[in-house]
Amino acid sequence: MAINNNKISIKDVAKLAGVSITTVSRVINNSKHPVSSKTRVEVQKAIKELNFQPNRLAQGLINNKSSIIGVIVHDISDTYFSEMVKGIEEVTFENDYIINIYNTDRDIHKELQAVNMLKANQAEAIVFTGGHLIDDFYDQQIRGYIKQLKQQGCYIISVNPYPYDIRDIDIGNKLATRTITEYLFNKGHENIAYVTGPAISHTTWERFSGYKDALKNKGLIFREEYVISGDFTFEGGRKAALELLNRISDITAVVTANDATALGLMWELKHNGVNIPEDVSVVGIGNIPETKYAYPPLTTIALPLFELGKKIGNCLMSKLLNNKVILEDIDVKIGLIERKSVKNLL
Amino acid sequence: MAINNNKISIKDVAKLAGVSITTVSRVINNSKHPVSSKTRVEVQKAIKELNFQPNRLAQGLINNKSSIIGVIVHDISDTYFSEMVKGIEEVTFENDYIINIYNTDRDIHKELQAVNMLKANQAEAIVFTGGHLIDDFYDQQIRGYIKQLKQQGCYIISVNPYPYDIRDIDIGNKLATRTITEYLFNKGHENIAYVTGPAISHTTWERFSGYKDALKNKGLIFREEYVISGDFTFEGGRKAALELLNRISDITAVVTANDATALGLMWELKHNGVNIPEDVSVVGIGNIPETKYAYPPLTTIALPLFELGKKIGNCLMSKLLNNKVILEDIDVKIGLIERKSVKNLL
DNA sequence: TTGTACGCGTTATCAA
DNA sequence: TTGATAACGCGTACAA
Repeated sequence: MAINNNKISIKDVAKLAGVSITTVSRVINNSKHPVSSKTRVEVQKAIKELNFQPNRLAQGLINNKSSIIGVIVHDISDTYFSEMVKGIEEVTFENDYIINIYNTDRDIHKELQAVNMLKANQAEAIVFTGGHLIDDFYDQQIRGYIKQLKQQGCYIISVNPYPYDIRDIDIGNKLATRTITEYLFNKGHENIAYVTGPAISHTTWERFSGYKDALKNKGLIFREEYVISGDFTFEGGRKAALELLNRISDITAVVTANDATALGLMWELKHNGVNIPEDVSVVGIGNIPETKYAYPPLTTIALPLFELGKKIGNCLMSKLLNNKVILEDIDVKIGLIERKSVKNLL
Repeated sequence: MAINNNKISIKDVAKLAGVSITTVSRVINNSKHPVSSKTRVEVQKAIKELNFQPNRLAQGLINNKSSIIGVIVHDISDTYFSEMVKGIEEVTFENDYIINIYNTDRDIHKELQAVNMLKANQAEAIVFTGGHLIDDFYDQQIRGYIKQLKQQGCYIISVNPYPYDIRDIDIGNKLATRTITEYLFNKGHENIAYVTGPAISHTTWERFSGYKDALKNKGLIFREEYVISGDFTFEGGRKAALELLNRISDITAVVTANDATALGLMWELKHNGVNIPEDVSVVGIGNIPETKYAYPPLTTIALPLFELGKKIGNCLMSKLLNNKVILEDIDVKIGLIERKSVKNLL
């Protein structure tokens, strides 16, 4: 019979088993402190009968562990993020951690408030899956938070560039765009347009610079008029396509900042009568599942999102469980996925 | 100066402000208990200086509120779920609640364990976004959990059929498939195949029965050989397409259990030289974003996922914040989205 | 208007 | 081998 009429606590178990709460605590936690097998059995019986589970809030309070891992994503509907989240969840789940998701839409205030909540909730770790946001106010605020968070013992990991003193995983943004641009060179393309991401995202600029680097290395001049702005979304890709229509005569290929953009671009282009890759070649970054089944299937750079998520999870657990920081383990291998959206000009 | 060298507690604030922790607590919680404006200012100054935030674990322990809302999804990479999650998060975030996600892949053990963790973590509410799983063991276990959870004061909401004594939102599965099937009748189709979802999901059978009902009402006989099994995924749709190829001569249209299936089906069909809708018509359920840009754009039933998510969020907040159960508010309006994947036979 | 003391459910320290 | 008791950080009845 429960003392409290709704929640079963350690007291109820102790009472039922006829022992002290200390003893109950010992069997719960498999303590090294000896407990006679007879009492142990007695306690276990009581636990089973009452369906008792220790209140993790209380455990967290005394152990200074919340079991909360904050995961900040820019857009959970973008497979880029959901695949990563899936990977993280898969491993943290095994270790009884709580994944606390925040969907920020790259809004600096929401992102900031999310971090603030995570701080109040004593998050043991935070993962910034979407990279840094470029904004002075954000920058200043986030620095303060990170300092306080670290002081609290919170472990912070970021994917994509995050220019603070935290564990930052280089997902190879720059390399990705450079690689795919060079691939286009090898297929004989030289007049290559680029569709960017949103200006507020640091990732946007990293990827953009990879494209420019490739141009430079090849001795080609960078043309401002070949740059069209996007926002990492399918809709953004469509809009970019409309702008591209005017310049289609000069351009033979277009590199997009991410797959969603490429998909939207191709869709709108097609609906305007331009054929891919016959009239213009298109490539993306990410290799999200949809790219495989696009029309035509998209040539892109594979970013192993799900695996990355798992690696982040492992990295988190290693730190949180054993206080060991894994550094070498996270090495993101990007790869070129050659499909049907590029025409060979040679 | 902090007493504890890493975490700032209410004690630190009290000390700095030269008052008792009670007073600090009062200003934090905007208590009705009077506090002189002078001390209030003093305390606020100290709070600001120390960047103090109350530890929500401790608050939760004493208030018996964890601020945790568990959200169980079958596949976070399926837009069907991520859109809903986005909606839920948007409203719960405003009220300082924590969204705790579990991705179960419809695995009964994972689903069960997720519920178990949520129980230990004193979740204030749980949302089953993916509907009931059909399995005797699962069924028996989940009933026990639900009972205990309710005893703990946990509020439970389910989307799609959930045959337990909890708040269940009828998303109109049966109506959806019936409606779309009748739409096909109106376009002159009578030999209509059906691609199911995974057998373990209750949703699968609800949707299936809508198709059968439509047939019955129309006076058409149900043919077992027109049924192909799928699993709610793109890949499952592709496999179904392969099976469909043999029977394509008799069939003029196919209803699929969800959009992902329809998309996969169309893709594979196309790659096997069958044109949609010229050779066969295809329809889906869900109206996930991708359907709009498929080739051809998919005719489907709109399930307002994001809005549903927000409604669930509001429902949750109403109950958790004011202990009011909103019943009428959640009324999911499905709608036929007519696009290009159906041929008019009349 | 302010502060003391207790309790939330748990674990750790110490004594028995 | 077992059990009081303090402590984690906070809110609140009660006292002052």
